[in-house]
Amino acid sequence: MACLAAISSPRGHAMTTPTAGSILPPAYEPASVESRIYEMWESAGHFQPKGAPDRNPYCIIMPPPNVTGELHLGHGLEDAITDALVRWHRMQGDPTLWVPGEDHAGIATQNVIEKELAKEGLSRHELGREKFVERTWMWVRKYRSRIADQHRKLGASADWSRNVFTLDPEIVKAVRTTFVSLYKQGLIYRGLRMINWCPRCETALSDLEVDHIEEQAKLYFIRYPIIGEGGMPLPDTVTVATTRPETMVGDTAVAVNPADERYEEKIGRMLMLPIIGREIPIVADDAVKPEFGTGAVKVTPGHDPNDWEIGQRHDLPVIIAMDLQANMNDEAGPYAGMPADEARAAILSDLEDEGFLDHIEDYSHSVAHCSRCNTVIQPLPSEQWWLDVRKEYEPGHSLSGDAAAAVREGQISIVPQRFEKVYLNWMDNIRDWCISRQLWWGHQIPVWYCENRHTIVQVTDPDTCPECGSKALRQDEDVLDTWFSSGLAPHADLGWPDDTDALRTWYPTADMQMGYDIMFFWCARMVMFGLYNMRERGPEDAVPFRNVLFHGLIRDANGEKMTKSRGNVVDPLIVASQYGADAFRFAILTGATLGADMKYSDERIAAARNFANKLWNSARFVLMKVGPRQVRRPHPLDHDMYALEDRWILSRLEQLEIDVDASMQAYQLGEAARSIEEFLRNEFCDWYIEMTKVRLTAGDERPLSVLVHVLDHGLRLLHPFMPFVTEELWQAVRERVEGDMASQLIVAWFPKSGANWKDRGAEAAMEHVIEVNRTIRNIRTEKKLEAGARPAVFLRAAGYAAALNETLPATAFTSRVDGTVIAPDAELPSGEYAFGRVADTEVAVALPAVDIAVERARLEKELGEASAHAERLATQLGNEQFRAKAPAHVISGMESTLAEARVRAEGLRERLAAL
RNA sequence: GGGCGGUUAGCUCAGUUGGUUAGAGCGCGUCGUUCACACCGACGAGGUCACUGGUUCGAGUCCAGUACCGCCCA
Repeated sequence: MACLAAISSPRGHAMTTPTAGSILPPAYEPASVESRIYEMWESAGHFQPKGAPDRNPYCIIMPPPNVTGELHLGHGLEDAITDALVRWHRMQGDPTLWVPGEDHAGIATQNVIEKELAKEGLSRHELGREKFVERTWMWVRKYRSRIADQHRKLGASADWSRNVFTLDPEIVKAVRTTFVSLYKQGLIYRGLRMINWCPRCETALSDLEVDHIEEQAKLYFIRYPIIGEGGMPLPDTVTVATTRPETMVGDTAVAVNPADERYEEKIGRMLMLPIIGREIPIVADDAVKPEFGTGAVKVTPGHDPNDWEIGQRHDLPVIIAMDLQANMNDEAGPYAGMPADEARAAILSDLEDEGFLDHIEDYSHSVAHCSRCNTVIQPLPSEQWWLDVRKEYEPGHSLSGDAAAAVREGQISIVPQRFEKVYLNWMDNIRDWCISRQLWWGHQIPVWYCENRHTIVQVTDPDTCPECGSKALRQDEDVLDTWFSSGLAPHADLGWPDDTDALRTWYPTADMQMGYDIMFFWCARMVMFGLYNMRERGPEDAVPFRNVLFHGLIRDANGEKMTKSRGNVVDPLIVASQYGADAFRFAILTGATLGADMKYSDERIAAARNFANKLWNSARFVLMKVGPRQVRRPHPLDHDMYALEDRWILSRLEQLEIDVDASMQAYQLGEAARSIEEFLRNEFCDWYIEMTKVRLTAGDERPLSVLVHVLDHGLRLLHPFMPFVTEELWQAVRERVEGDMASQLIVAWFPKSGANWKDRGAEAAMEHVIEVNRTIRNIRTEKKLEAGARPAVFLRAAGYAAALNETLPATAFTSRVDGTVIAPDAELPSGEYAFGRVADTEVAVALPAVDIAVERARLEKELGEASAHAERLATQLGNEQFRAKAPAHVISGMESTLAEARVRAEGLRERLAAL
């Protein structure tokens, strides 16, 4: 440590960071590093695209978090995934752009502001639309920067100079241009249809914004009297079954299945609607299931989607008996003004009193709820704006057809692939999309009406009606579904409808990434809109992105979904401040595979923090040993000058680089991160560093260049996953390497194997050495040798004698023994020994005294294992079909393993005989 | 009703063209007078890879079926 303090920068550079290169604290302290490092990257402009012009541009659009609030774990996961990809590409020299953004989130934001207002005893209606919107903007201005800061804390290397808000003027222009174009082509229309109405949010919702929840309910059986010839009710009745008796005030028919013999003769007769006294017909309709209830159902076209359809087919009147807050209205007669559930109780009681209630059964069925506020959805007929996604706007081209084809034909790849089916199944069965919302916050629909009932649909606000010149114009009050604007992100964020440089450079974007739960909301819409708006580019290049990754959801430790109401939400920023952003990112990326849900646990984050600290300390060791020197990287031409363990670790490093590259190419981020950790921990720290200690003490300087080189590459490889700690350490490491080094790790090149160090011999020999050491340590423990004891060890070696000799000092040091390598037939000095065997090496550890029985039992157990293993291999190898069909490397591998297993078994047998 | 996923060590999870004795972290047990690290190290225990059948020289991996759990769509 003292020597470290004396280090000055050999090239006279000013240190970029104060701690690196001087004394590293004994533990990694993320809090003292992260903001400084982030600031360093950002002020150097490294988040803005650069890179070689001959490389493919890499662009990814951030799923814009709702401007309503805070980042949650899902955003944290997204940042971890995207940032890893972005940094990996940037380090490879690709021109790289990550476009961040925030979503105006219509309903969610409006709800938040309304709650704020409610605290002041105000409603939005009292405030008025203009003031309400202005107030929302104030709030948005505050929270947008907050969200960006949260991303920064997680290390997201997004280009903040291009931050996009979905209500920015450029996006408004894109939204309006899209709307007008779709309208002119007849894909957007206004129509009276059955919609999902949320009485709390007071707006229409698309089918996607509705959750169907299975509920225990009742099925009410109600008798409707048949009306006789003279118009008087008869004692004869038809019994209908319903889950919503309160809607009977809006009944305009009773329907039965035409094939249902029970009702054959009653079709066409009239019924008396109880309590209300209205006469309604019995109609026959195939949609009625004879097995439901009594086979006869009441038809309420104003309050049920199926009944609406039946009503259309039979030309039934539509009675709407509820207002927009789900209270009964004047159509409900005596029940007017009551909330639905109150009306239900009152109606049931009246039916009972008057003898119309037949009986009640338990019944479970699924009930539609608003996915945002969980209020029960009211189906209502309503005039709304619709997008016809199936209609052909050009021969052979529809929004949904093209969006399905892009995936089917491979212009867009879905990762993991299994989600393709989900996407296609939805796209192939898609229905018209209700795009209007009765909200104040959002993209107001670019449609105006003049006093002479002309409709004007255009991008810019009109002054006068082009048809009649009227200046009395009124804009449609509704706003568009929030997903209408976010669905344009990949091209709109890059400047569309203008022909911008950004659009030309970055579109189609390379990758897209989101939770699978918003596949339909967002991914599907981006594909439809991208292909439509960018269609002049042709099918290959109109796609919004080439690949789309779906990640899973993060649940709590019990597998429950995290929700505010459950109170089990984990704040990623708190996690990051407790364990470090790197630990959070690493844990969350290695915790599961892409597309799979993940259970959150603090233990995992702590484990990742421990790894960061391990890395920190390995670097601390290397820097301490290197001191103020600058070392030259190991050169492949000098391969033979290096020691066995040097050649081994360099060979292993190269294999790691090959593996990481393959994993990253396949979007196996977790696998890549895990393999780096495994290498650094189990090979670099546990064996290589330990083995260098003796050599360094003895004055052998060869390990220094290897240590620095492997650490340098390890930091580079790990940087996309743990950007902060790797950058902090690298700032110190870069000063110790001769030659050109980037100023910051974030823009240093990513290691790619040149296959210069591949050394199978060294790998095999080191594996053997490691096994010999394990055997020695095992014996130490089993024989309960004292920790401080340094027993004599004799290695009777054949094939690996040279390797064992070369590493003998390291073995002596790391396994704390006095070791000697001897010939296979050499005699041991007299004394007691415990024996072990690794392939053709016999390990003899000198003991104070040996219990022969215990030793025999141990050797017999080992012999049993070895001969069973050998037998398995021999059987396999003796199989002619195996020899004929298995690949050569598998056979030769097994043959050498068999030989080793046999030698081992033979040695153990000799040992036993000697006892 | 249609579809998808999961089931591997006590817990959480890896294991992608089928190939030599199935891995990690956490937890557990024993030990730790060693100069990077106790946010540590060494050693160890712990698995009929849900079940049944099939394909194959060879199956955690492919196919069919069963059970249980979860999700999506209707």
